[in-house]
Amino acid sequence: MDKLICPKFEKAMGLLSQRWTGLILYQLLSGPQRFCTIESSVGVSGRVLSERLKDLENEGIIKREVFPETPVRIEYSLTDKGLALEPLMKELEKWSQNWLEA
Amino acid sequence: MDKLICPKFEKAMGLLSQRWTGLILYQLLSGPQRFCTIESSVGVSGRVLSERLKDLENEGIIKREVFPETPVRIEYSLTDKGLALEPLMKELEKWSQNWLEA
DNA sequence: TAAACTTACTTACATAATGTAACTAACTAA
DNA sequence: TTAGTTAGTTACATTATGTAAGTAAGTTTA
Repeated sequence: MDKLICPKFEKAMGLLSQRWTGLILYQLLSGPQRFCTIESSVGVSGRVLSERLKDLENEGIIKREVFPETPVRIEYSLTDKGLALEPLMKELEKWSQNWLEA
Repeated sequence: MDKLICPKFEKAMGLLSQRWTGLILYQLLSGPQRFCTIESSVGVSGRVLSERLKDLENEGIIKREVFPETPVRIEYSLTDKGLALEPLMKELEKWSQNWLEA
């Protein structure tokens, strides 16, 4: 009777169910951003943000680029795989506007 | 510089970011179901399932109905608010099919 | 020259969330 | 009377997260 749910779907939901991951990806939809920007706009601690960014990079959903300026600039951005989440995010925007109160 | 994200969107993402919540709702898209069915198909423990169902009921996303049969049957089903998540779930299905490996 | 500043982290520790397994309530069947 | 059912709850161990301080590499300031 177990496991009727598609493993790929389960994995996808598992990714988004990690606390902060969804908001981090949503934030990156508006363009490449650096660590401290994500940290303050999303409201996630550096400790967890660091963990999430590594996971997302390992999943191929975001990429990390180093610009050796002064001080060093490191930008995180969505890969094609990450950008492909946009329609889903738009649906969540719609749902939240239609069904949630402020 | 903080908090550029819409509070409604944040709340919606907060709901789906609770572990198991997304899968529970996805499972209920296929129709009303009882506690033990959700428990085994989703793979969540009774302890957490109980907690999630209460939260979702409080949010008006699911409803709980008691049928005084023998033994008692209790069914959980989506409200209109819950059903409205279907397009989002379809997008996640698509994404997972297109971008994830088994 | 040394103290202070910047970003991008990491570490240590406390608290909160989840997993596991046993237990309860209400009722029926054997 | 004993056992079985569903729908939970409880106690306790483990894991995840929050908080705050610390680190590394480099630059600017005093």
